[in-house]
Amino acid sequence: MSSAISAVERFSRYQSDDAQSEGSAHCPVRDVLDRIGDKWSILMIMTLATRPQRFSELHRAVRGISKRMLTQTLRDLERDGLITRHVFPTKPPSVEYGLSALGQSLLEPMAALIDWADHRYSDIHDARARFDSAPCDAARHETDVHRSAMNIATSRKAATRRARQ
Amino acid sequence: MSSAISAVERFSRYQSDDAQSEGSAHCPVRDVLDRIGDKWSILMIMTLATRPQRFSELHRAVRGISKRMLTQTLRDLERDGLITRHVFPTKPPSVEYGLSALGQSLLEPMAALIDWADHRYSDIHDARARFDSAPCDAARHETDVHRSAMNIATSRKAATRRARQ
DNA sequence: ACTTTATGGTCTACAATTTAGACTATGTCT
DNA sequence: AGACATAGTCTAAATTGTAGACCATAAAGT
Repeated sequence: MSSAISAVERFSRYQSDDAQSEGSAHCPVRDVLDRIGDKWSILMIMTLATRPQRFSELHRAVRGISKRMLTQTLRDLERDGLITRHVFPTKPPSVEYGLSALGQSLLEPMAALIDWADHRYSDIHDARARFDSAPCDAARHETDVHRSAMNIATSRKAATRRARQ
Repeated sequence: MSSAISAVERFSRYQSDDAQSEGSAHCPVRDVLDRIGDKWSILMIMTLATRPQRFSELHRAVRGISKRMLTQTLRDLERDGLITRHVFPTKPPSVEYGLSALGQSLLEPMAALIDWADHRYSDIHDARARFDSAPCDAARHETDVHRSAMNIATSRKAATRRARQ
């Protein structure tokens, strides 16, 4: 736990540095997080972790991704040195993607996250159900200011769409 | 390292289960990852890790987020039981957000990721520079099929915009 | 011989998400 | 009175992402 605290402190130091300089001096942590926190990157890395795969294989494996995003995600990960790209001069040329050493090294911390997701999933699931079936804004609105429908609605839209597929 | 391997295996099992059932039976891991992997959630949790904060404080702390996204992210995290929301009936009512126990528990695995980002940042940075100044598609194109500008361009657009702020 | 299939992408049109910023209501400070 | 702060919400505009047609080539199926 002490390590968690120190990481938080380190992060918060970066954050405030960032806030002061206003410029492009940015938190390496945020920089990296922005990259791997973009919906497809983690999925991609985890998928490539089992074995190197080709473009079309990946397209089939990571369901829901468009070719465009697949291309872009792969390109970005390659740029950051997390994955490698190998072109085989077969007749319809085939391209194999795989994790680089750097990419491999990301697996360890990623595993911690996966474990957490796996262990705590039921808690999250329960919390979600509780929230959704709540007597609603009872607690939310002591002060009844202008109430309205709000089309944010806990982005259940997105959740639904995700489930629909 | 063995733990990393087992996590990868667990993930890949979920993935293939998912591929078969076609339906909405989804990988808890992906479900959770989709939530915390959405650009603002991790930032939010890390920011709240230092201390509970109010809406406007968060808006100032997490630079670049719009109020709309702030509201939505907070709502989603609350729904998932990761953060708590407390309304104080002061006259312009103030609302304080903080990490729940579940949210706290996420700090540990998150710290592993932060550490990784911190240690490997220079590697990534170097890889990026190398890639950007590369003799380009030398290795990329043995087979010179239809070449074109491609407006994906490693999404340097986004990178630039991010830096510009 | 002709059609289908597969390869790795790219491109376009459209759909979804996200941002910027105006606006709300009420109370304190100047 | 006017400015500022509180927590959001709403709208319009910009950005991002998806679906799917398309490219050239070759092998396999019929």
